[in-house]
Amino acid sequence: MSEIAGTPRDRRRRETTAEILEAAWRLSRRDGLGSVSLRDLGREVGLRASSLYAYFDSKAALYDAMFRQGQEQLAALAAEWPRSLADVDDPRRTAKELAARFVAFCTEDPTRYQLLFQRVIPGWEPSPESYALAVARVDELRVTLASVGIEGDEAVDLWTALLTGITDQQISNDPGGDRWSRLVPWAVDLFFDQLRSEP
Amino acid sequence: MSEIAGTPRDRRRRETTAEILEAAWRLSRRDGLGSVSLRDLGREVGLRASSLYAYFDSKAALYDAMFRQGQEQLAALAAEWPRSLADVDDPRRTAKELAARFVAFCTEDPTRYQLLFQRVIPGWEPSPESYALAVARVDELRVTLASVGIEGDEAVDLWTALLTGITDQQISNDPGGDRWSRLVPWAVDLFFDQLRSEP
DNA sequence: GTCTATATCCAGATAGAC
DNA sequence: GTCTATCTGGATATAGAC
Repeated sequence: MSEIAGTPRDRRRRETTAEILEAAWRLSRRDGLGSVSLRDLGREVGLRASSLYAYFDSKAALYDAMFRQGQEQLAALAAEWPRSLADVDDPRRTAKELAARFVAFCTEDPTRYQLLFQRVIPGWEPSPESYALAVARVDELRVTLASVGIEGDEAVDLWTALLTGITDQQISNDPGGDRWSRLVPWAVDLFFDQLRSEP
Repeated sequence: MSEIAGTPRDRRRRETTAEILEAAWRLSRRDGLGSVSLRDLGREVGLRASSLYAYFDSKAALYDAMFRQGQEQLAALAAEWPRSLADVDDPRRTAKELAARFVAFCTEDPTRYQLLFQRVIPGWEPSPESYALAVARVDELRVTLASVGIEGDEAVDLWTALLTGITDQQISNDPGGDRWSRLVPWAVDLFFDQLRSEP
């Protein structure tokens, strides 16, 4: 729990674990999530594949740690946002910013997006504890949308569908571009005009 | 080109090819697209893996044939639809039906959806000729939307994002259910109300 | 904790006999 | 067209020495 504590040995261990995770992300971005081998991963950090088992029980455990890390990055981003839009100057404008940042978070690292939001690794899915982090994000979103009068599970679901749909198209059909991501403000307008009565 | 022509030998060859493709779909649905091995695939049709090379040049060619088949299935579905909504009784209602059928097409076979609309197989993408089939679908959609006054590439892009987003959430977070797919009529309303001036 | 060595199993692809 | 045999290379994981 404490982030600075521990013996020097603990410290070293955490450092190596972090290095392995970084390398795993690097290789995943280069070759695809499913194509990372423990041999390559070991080589990347100066270890033999078998030595990685001192840090992760299995490859599935490695994926789970990556998933958790990605969720924590999203949580860190979300922590910077206002939870309620009721008391901001321009709720609609702020909503557009939040939406744009979420889509940017997803498209700036398609590999991370795939791990967090799609099931592309055969036979793997996040552990219940890790998946709970994702559920917490949706709960936050519900509160935020409700603060501007957009209520109900269905509205939340449509919102997520809209943003992940834009992300998905962007990644699959115009990687690196903005053909879909630039539609975000428009999509938010559409959503607000329809679901909210405002001045 | 001719579908019935050919010597008996040709006929047999086409039959076997079709059997292999069927088996490939079956195994993909069972184990995931990326997990199909030529060994298993051969066993499924009573052949050795090496014999499959008499029908497909490589595994990538097999994926390409599957992709083409999926696109043709979608094209066959689209061929039943009215190209223009200008002269149907209730354009909005018809649009809802088309959208619902598209989402149903995608969710009823998530594996096919992944192959057609996502890039989940490391190192593989459809050949240009096969991808052209997908582009043709979008062109059709452009015409259809234009027929009800919804014009512009951006509207087409947002439409596809909306429907694939709904599909994606449905597949990833509520497989077999309808938590997202039931939102289709609502999404179409949202779209029409905003982008179209109608009586 | 890291190594070597190994177990076990799998992949895609090709050569050449029949 | 199909087979056997094989190539070449890969995977995850474990045992046991140091």
